[in-house]
Amino acid sequence: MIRTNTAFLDFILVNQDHYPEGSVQELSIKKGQQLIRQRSSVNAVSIVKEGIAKCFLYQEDGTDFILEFFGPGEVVGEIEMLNNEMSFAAVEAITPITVLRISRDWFNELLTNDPVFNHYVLKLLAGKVKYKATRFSFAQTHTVEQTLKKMLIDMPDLLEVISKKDLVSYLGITERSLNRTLKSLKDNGQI
Amino acid sequence: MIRTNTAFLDFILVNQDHYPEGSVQELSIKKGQQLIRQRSSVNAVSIVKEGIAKCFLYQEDGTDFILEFFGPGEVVGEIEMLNNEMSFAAVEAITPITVLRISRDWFNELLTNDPVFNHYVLKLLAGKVKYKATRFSFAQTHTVEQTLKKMLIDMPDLLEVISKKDLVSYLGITERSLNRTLKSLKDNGQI
DNA sequence: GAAAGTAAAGGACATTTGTCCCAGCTGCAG
DNA sequence: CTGCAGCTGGGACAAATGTCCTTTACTTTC
Repeated sequence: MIRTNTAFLDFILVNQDHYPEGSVQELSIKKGQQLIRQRSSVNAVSIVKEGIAKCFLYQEDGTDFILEFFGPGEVVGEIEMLNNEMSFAAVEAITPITVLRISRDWFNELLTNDPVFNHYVLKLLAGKVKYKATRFSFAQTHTVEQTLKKMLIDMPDLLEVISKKDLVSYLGITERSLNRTLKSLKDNGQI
Repeated sequence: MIRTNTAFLDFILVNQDHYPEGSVQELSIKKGQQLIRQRSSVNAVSIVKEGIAKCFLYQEDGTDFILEFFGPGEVVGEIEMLNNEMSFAAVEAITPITVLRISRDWFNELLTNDPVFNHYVLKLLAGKVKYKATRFSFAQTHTVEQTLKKMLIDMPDLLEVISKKDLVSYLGITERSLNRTLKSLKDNGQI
């Protein structure tokens, strides 16, 4: 559930030496800082090098809905760049993170002239589509208890890594429901 | 909610004359026939030319979950092609449809050597990501009544175009819930 | 046109999730 | 130590949705 793409990260790390000065910058971002704000213009693509960020939508009612947790190798901003649009989601560090920031121009340059880079971007987008499809399909047709149980099997240290508030936003439920479900799983010895 | 991509369809229609013999085939598919089966290998990318298809996942419990309705210009099979994987979803005609079927080899050829084609594919993938993100975020944080009301505003003839069964699968609810919600909207004069 | 069979709609109750609020804990100021 | 602010978990009830089954309407057949 925390997504990674180490193959792509390695590819960039290996190749960035040949990229022009300033085309790729390494940035450190503190926990809680936003890498991309919702409805802002995006002029760079960033790759998470270390740490975890959340990608989420503000809802009109004040709650957030988390689309994905991005770990090492995951890419943010590419969708806005491709569509030449304002960001439709926000991205915020939930641990201290470092990112590799590729300038708009160099991203487009690589996309056009480096077939390997281009293919990585295609695959990464396909991966995002598939991830969302399977995740939401499961969530939509299962109870919170079933979903949470599955998540805990996939990632036993979930509750140490992700705050309850973020978990609630990821599941699209209330804190009350999360607490209730957690208690019920504990009472049944499933956790 | 029925997605289309006429720019891409036009692009293919205009250019296909220059493509090699057999690289693009036009096929007619009857209502109810499957264009792609779930967990099957995919060896062509298809573009809907006319009609509507549904893209859905079978769930273990026997219910379907519809990810998208594809209208003219929408593309199926590209994700599997890019990842070189079995299909993770099924695609089935819900009206009679015609599609342009691009062979695996020619799709890869165009992707590599036609920058305009390549860019269309990138944008189309980005569009699928964004569509899923906003749709599921809304669905997850609103009631069925709110979601349905929004859909009916966006598409007043929804119920004539999409069967109740499909609507139920799209919303991830039961028929009983859909009927109840529809009745409640009618009783309140909202429909 | 009546009887029988089938599909769609809806009533009654169960389960899941949300809302509201209170009790108990923690930390800090005085 | 005392008392209060703020956070966390949970109780009680409300709303939303699912399950099961009955009723209604619509076909088909004779």
